[in-house]
This record gives sequence, C-alpha cells and structure tokens, in this order.
Amino acid sequence: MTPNKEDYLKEIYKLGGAEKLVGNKQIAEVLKIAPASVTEMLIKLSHEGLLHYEPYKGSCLTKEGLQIAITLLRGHRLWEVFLMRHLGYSWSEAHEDAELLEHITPPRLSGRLDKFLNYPAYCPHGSAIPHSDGQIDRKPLRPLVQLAAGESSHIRKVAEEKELLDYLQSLGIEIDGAVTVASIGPYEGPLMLDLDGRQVQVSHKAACQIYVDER
Amino acid sequence: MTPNKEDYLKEIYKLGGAEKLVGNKQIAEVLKIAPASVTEMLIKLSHEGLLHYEPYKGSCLTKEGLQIAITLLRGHRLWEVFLMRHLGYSWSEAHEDAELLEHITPPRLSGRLDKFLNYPAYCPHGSAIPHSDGQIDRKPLRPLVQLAAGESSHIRKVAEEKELLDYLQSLGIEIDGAVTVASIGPYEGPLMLDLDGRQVQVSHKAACQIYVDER
DNA sequence: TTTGTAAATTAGGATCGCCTAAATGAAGGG
DNA sequence: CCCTTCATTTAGGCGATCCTAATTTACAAA
Ligand SMILES: [Mn+2]
Ligand SMILES: [Mn+2]
Ligand SMILES: [Mn+2]
Ligand SMILES: [Mn+2]
Repeated sequence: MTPNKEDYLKEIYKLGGAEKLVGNKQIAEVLKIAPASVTEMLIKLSHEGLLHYEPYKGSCLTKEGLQIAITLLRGHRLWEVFLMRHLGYSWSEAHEDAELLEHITPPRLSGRLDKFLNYPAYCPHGSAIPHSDGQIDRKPLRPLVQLAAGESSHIRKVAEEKELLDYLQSLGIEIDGAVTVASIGPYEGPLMLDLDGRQVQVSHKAACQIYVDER
Repeated sequence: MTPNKEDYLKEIYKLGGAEKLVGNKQIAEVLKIAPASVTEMLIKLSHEGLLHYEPYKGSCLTKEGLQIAITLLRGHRLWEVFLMRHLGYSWSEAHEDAELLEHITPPRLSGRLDKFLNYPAYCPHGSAIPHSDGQIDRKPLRPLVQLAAGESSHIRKVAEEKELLDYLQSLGIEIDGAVTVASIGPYEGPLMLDLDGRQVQVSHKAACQIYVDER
C-alpha cells in the first residue's frame, strides 16, 4: 500500500464505490490523473484484490479495499478533530493537513488519538468518524438547497472543499447550528438564511453542499 | 523534496554533515540502501544545492540542506513529545511513529504543535528540539561509559534505537534522573548503576549510548 | 439501424529511486 | 614505491507511476 493507492481507494469510496460501479472518468477527475493512468492503476488494484474492475464499466471496492478506505477516513477525521480542537486550525486548514496525516496513521495511532479526543462521533465538518471496527453511524441528510422558503432545520454537515470551507467559515456557519431559510433567490439565486437570528446570504452552489436533517 | 531525500539529509546531519564530510558508506548503512544508490542520490542532491559532494571524499550539507534536516528533526522531536505526553506512547513507539510524522509536518503544523506542547526544549529521549528559526541549544555531554566507578551524574540523553530504548525503558532509566556508577565489570562487562537508590545493571554497549553531564 | 460522442483502453515513453556486478580510486603497510 | 584492501563509482536493469497520442468500445440520439 502506498499513499497514492490509498487515495485511489478512498476517492472510489467517496464516489460511492462501496455500493455501485464508479467510472474511470470521475476517478481521474478527483485525483487529477490522466484517464489512461487510472485504467492502469485500477487493473493493478484489482489484481491486488482491493477492487472489482469491469473494463468499460467501472470499479467497486472489495471488502479489503473498503476496509482500507474506511481506515483512511477514520484517521483523516480524527486528525481533523485534533487539529481544530487543540491546535486552532480552521476548517480548511484542518482538512488540508489531515489529507497528509491520514496516510501515516497506523491503528495504534488512530486508536490512541481516538481515546485522547474522547471518541468523537463526527469530524469538524460533520462527517461520521468510522469506529475502529469499520462501523459507521450514518445519519440521513438532505442538501440545504432542497428546503422550501420558511423551512427550518439544523446544519449537520458541509462538503470538504477548501474554497467552500473558507467561504462557509467566514460566514459563521456552524455544524449543528439551527437554520431557517428566509428566502430563495430565483433562477439559482442566493438563499437568505437565518442562523440563530443572524441573517446570512449563501450562494445556490454552496447551499447544494450544506446538509441538514432529513424530514 | 520527498520523504527519502529528507531522510538522506537528516541522516547526513546526524552523522556530522553540518561540520565535516560524511562518507557514502555510513550513509548507506544507516539508510539501508546500496552504496551505488547512495552515490547516485548524493549527486542528485548536490545538483539541487542541498549538499556539497566531493567524489571519493564525502558530503556535507549546504545551508539549505541543513535547514531541511533541522526542520525535520524539529518535527520529529515535537511529535515524540506529543505522542508520549498525550497518547501514552513508549520511548520506542514514539520514535517509530515520529519517523513517519516528521515528513508531513509543514511549519504551520510544527509551530502550532510547539505552542500546544508549551515549547518543550527536549524530546523524550533528551535531544534538543530546534527552534523554528533553526537554532539549537546544545549541551555538552559524555557517554555514561566514560564515568569511573563511584562517579555520579545525571542522565541527559539516550541514543534513539528501538531495541536500546525498549531495554532502557524496561530498566526504568529516566532522562534527568541521577545516576551513580557503583561498579564496572571488567573486559567490557556490565555496569552496576545506582538510580535514586535503585540498583540496576546495564550492558557496556548500552552505557556507550547513554549520555550524562560533562564534567 | 446507423452514427456521433464521450469514455475507456492500448501503445509507447519518461522519470524516479532502487538494485547487482564490475571497474576504478585512495591510502596505508611493507 | 608497490600492493592489498576497502570505499566508491560506473554500467546496465527493474518496477512503479505517471504522461500523451492513437485506437477502440459503449451508448444513445436520429
Ligand atoms: Mn490523502
Ligand atoms: Mn472532515
Ligand atoms: Mn523518516
Ligand atoms: Mn527523540
């Protein structure tokens, strides 16, 4: 296992590779690697038994590949908690450095870090932290953009992308904070939100990447 | 810069490459890489301006190479403090995992870790932690094995090698602890030490790797 | 059914960091 | 000063991972 192979597995997982076939194109895009190189690596990973590869169709993770992806996500999210809680990192900084730390986090380290942090259930961006046995507590969520004007809910998760994270943090958006959609601009216009009495405007695109409780 | 190039620079530094020329043989040994491969890499690193390479003579670090080596040592030792102080690692475990963490520790991270740890001066094994400007507070030390029977001093540092660390920690040897050499076995025989009233026997080889105050 | 388009694969190469085996240089003892 | 020995370098290769360009396949619209 090398850091880049780990990233292949992790990204395939994030693209839904635990349930369905993921196309090479998407993998090439998120990893910023030429499609031809992705084909090559996928064949190698399938020979290693980490994923099922169907030429011209796509790939999905095997049990072993899934295990590696989840272990990686666990390390990533635990580090994010540490970096924000104890070192004063911002949302995007924590995500950035955790991207590297995740690759050198053997079970001994993630286990002790987990204990030190008092077994956090979620990363600072709201994603569930897998347990050491690979179990993940999922919560059903829907994008904020699906709420109708006047509807209220609680922000539970935001997508992890540097620019988005900096944007949302500068707006003062917080995980588990209450939100009410005051108004929705027409033609994918901005949404006006009420956060604990504070009025905040967010773009339609950002609202697609913010998740709130379902129902 | 890649992790292995960083390790070349770090090991050259530890072999004295900041002051004198270091031979390829030694570098090959500590890195467990074939001498031919070392030659090749040294030439590459010299083209990158990180060290001065004199064929058949040896190498010494340039200012830039030294900077990288010291930054690496700083990250390594700060992580060791964190791992032992907060995660309950042993001497050898801390050294092992820090070996990996050091390579993914940008200044932002080491700076904040340093602050979180309240600016420790030494790693758990007694080596000085370089400041962020590269400054290192040296203390003059001599190996314990140089003490005469009856002489007393304080243990300030131990060499960082897995087996040695496990051995010394199992004996209850501690940095900054008082030590008196009770007796010295003949012909490189074991030393009997008095540690705060406790009698402990250590091998000659180990006594070569334990450092106490000079004079 | 044909065909255009996007996705995927194949072919051919480059670079990096490592290896073994063979050749060469340096340096001290005789 | 020569020779032995050990350190070092050179030569030739290998596997991993990435690339570009060319070709093939899949799929859906016409
Ligand atoms: Mn990563
Ligand atoms: Mn996160
Ligand atoms: Mn290292
Ligand atoms: Mn140390």
